[in-house]
Amino acid sequence: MSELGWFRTSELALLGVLAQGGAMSGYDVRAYIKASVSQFWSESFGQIYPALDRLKRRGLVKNRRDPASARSRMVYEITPRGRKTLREWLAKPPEPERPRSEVILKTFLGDHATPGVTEEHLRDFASRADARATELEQVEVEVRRQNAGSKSLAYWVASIRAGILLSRARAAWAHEAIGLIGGVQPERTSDGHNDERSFRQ
Amino acid sequence: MSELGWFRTSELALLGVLAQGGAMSGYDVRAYIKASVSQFWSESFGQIYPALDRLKRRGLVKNRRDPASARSRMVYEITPRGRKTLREWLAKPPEPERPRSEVILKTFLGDHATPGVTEEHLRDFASRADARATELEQVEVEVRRQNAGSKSLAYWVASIRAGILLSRARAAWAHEAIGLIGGVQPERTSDGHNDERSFRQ
DNA sequence: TTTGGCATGTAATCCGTTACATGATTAG
DNA sequence: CTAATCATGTAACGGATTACATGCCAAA
Repeated sequence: MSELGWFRTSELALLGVLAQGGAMSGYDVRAYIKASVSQFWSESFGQIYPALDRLKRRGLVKNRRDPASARSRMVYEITPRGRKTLREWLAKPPEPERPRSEVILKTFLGDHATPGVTEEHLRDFASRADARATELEQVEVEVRRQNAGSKSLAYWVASIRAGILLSRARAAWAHEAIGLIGGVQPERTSDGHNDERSFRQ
Repeated sequence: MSELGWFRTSELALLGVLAQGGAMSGYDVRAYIKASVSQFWSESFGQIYPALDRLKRRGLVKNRRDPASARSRMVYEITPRGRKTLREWLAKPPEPERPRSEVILKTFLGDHATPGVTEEHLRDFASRADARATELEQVEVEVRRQNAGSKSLAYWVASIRAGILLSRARAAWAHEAIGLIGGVQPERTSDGHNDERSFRQ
């Protein structure tokens, strides 16, 4: 019945963007993603154009030349079948994420670094995270104001709040980490060797 | 001078693991990563064995058969040159991360989902995040206890704290999001169409 | 007129996981 | 004896970014 298995996550995400944003060109899709969901999702042209093509061949989107534009634009629109598939995908529990974090790994390995560099990374990380959170708080206000009454507003705000809370948590962690390692003056033996293997979770 | 550019992140991460854990086989490396840094880093055998080989050919690690084992194990150890390269890498500012989050994307698109499913995903997400945080808090206690006095302890604790604070933030966000969208009863027009394009960040 | 942005697409490359193939050792 | 685990490696595949190639339209 459900042919969800035939589609990659990128394709389903594009389907969602088209459902949300209406008829769009591949170029538009890119801009839309950058402007709205870039905090937690990204797609490049190398994904978008082939994906739109596959979605079209399976009947989940249809395309037509854009008559409103002087340029030669091909706009894509989601079909009823596309909406059904999107609904099926949205009903599936999201895959658990296992992102890599270079900054946490470097903190974990801080004992092997030149003294001070880890704190420096953490300060940068904290200030960027703080700035991001503040920026997103303004976005939240704007989105609330410009979309008052929209039935999607609560979902949009919820997704923005994710960025805010996670950014604040990153900043809070970085500050805490600076405090934790601040008392330690990393020392190395002559060749910097370290034989400890006792850390286990 | 610095030949950092020749190495992939995976290879440098393995170098860090070898610096931290001492002489290890590829199999050990895998187990070590799973046991210690799996919250924020992962490597598969398909990466590990070729990576160890490349590191060896560049002189950053050396290997020997393990005489202490009845099995035919090849153990790898970081060299002074390896430590130097590791130090250089640790001094470089971590690459900014841009992880994808399926759960946030599905929340953003919640208006196009069957009523109730998004809340359900968020409840699952929150309970898993809460469980994870609680588990990591116990890990923190254990690690503190078993490694009291170790000069690496503060760095290890800092990395565990990242998992705790981020998990707590994920749970807090999910609860907040449930509240935000709880008041909304998603309604669709006859074909579920939605023409709004006004969301911009 | 020339630069920048619109617009589409492909090729190369990188990075990573999964599956497979193989075999030895050890615990039950 | 036999199942689980230790141990090493490769091949296939998937997914994503970057760079490249091309060209048109609009504004300065």
